[in-house]
Amino acid sequence: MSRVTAQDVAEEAGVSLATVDRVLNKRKGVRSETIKKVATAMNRLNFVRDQTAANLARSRSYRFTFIVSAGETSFFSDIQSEIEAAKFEAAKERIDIQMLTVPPLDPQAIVEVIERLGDDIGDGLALVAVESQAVRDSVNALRARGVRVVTFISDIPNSQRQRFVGIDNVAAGRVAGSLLKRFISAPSGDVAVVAGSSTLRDHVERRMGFEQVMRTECRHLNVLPWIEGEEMAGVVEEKLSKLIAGNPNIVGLYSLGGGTRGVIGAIDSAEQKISMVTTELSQHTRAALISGTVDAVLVQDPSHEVRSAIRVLRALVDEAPINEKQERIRIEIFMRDNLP
Amino acid sequence: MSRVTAQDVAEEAGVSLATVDRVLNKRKGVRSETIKKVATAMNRLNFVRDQTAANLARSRSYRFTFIVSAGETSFFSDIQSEIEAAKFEAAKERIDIQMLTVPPLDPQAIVEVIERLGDDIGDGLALVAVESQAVRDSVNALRARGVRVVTFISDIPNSQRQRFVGIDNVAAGRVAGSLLKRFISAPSGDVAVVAGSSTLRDHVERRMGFEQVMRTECRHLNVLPWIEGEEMAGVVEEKLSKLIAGNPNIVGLYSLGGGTRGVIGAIDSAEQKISMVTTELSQHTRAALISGTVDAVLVQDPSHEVRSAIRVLRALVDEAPINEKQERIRIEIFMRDNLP
DNA sequence: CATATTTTGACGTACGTCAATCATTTTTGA
DNA sequence: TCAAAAATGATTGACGTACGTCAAAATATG
Repeated sequence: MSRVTAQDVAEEAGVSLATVDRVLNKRKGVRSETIKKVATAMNRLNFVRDQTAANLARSRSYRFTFIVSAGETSFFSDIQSEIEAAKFEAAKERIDIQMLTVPPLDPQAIVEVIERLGDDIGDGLALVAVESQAVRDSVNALRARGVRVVTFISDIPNSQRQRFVGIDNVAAGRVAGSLLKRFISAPSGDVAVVAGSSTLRDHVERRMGFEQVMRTECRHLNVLPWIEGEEMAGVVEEKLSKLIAGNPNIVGLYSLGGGTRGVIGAIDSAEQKISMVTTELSQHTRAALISGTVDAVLVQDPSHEVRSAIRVLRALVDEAPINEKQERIRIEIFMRDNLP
Repeated sequence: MSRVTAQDVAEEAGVSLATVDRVLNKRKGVRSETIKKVATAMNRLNFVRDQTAANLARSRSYRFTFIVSAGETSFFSDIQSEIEAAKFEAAKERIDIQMLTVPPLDPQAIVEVIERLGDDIGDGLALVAVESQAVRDSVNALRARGVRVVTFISDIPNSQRQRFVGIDNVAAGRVAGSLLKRFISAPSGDVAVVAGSSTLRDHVERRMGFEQVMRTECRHLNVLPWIEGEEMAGVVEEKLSKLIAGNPNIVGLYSLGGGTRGVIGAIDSAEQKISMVTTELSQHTRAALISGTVDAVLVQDPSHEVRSAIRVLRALVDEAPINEKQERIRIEIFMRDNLP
């Protein structure tokens, strides 16, 4: 029971190997009647084209670029080390990956990096996007040049990017909301929200989801205007400490990304009991989860996201189908009891 | 900037291609000094052996068997369709998969299937295990014959199986416990637990985790003896209805697997408000989540588990390293707000 | 120093598909 | 019906590694 080869199909269909190959690779010069003959033969024999052999013969190789924020956030340093790790795995399959970092929240820097790269960007780009017309234009220009583009972690929906690799951020916000709703036992009070920047769509969307829940299901809670920390723990801690000091009514807090270390610092030195949901699993959030400062952490798996981005880019180049189930990035909820 | 081949390494090291090949495949007959020379040459040139070409040359193919329960549970029918789906993907990489189903909770049936298969079981087996000495012996016998074995969904730790592919069930139980703790607003009351069978280790472990939390953190709640439904919705519904009718104190329920449909039926017709955490995402739990009957559902992704089992078996055959991050099966928590 | 043993080289074939070339057959249209 | 065009066959050489054989060289052993 050895494998069925293209040669077997040719014999079964009563045509030559060359013709089967033409059909297989959708090259022209084959009558539709013959195509049909070959197709039925393939079905009859249950032929599955050998990807490994095909790739080898094509000697196709891929070159992908990752552009990620170089923030002080532990999340992005995780992302970076995951990309580094994925490099080795990818190399075995002829995928060459380069990673470039840009200052966080700086659309201009992204545009410049893309321009500087020129054709060196390769076949595809995975980009941690920042909401900005310049970036959008840049992405569209790349697409026009035939480069495949996926946004990564943070999306730019109204651009030509072919796919977004990341979690459903609105859903993440909603989950945070309904968890916090359960965690807060006080009959009423204020809820603080800490975010990185309003130019990061993932943050905006989480905020959106969070507010949806708060507005519809938590009339007893009052959501305060968000604190923008620009991804810097120091800034966050300062602003938040001030807010808490001036507001004894705060009973809950949602830290939706960036500077969580600062959030924890501020909360730890606060008087009142504040229920808390945060993002990113770092040593700080982990410790805070165990100590009880933080009640739940909503996480996206950087390792999965990096692998997914690579697989998706590759599928786009090959014009192959994407396995939706495999590429669905999950919102993971960590509580004290299921820390990995 | 073309790829570095083994030939290039040979030239760089000043040896022949044959020698490089011997080093590459760890064949004997090479002085350690020469091995070192080749190794440094590989580093210098940054040589990565081409997996596709290697697999092709080896023309290695794999044959794996899945043995899964044929229960009426929607979870296992999901598993089965995922295995079917994975078949096609796997075939492209020369992996031939066969799936066999056995009646649920029947260790003898598993043993018989394994014996009947004989060598036809192939290179590896993924088995939804049932706690039983006979099954354990059977697994050990397979291992002795050189068959790779992973347990799947439900483990048998004290056997020779090489790995368990599934979630951390104790953690899942703990998460269920701490969620339920938050969901129950009553100052005290009873908590019911519904499970499939005490011969399923995953169920036992979840129960264990759940009780850990209940005992240590919820002194105000009293956990009732579990209801064993043998994976049948009808049985569950009947037993549970009776329990609820006779006990108006029930404020919470953890359905940890098997017959969730029956659980929902019983709860829907109950008088009191019962907070509820269940397992498996089926149309029933989904609807119950939306309607508010169920507060949270803890899920394992069958699609991921099937792919993972295949990758792990393959890595075991190849004696290749396993990517732990990729193979970590997550406990997913679904609430009304993040239903996929 | 001769012989045995180990190490290395040289070479060829295989894996299944891709892709190109050139020859030949079939189809099409005027 | 004949030439032009289209379709198909036949063949061949990649692609990069695996793996076997045989011979030659280097090294060890007595």
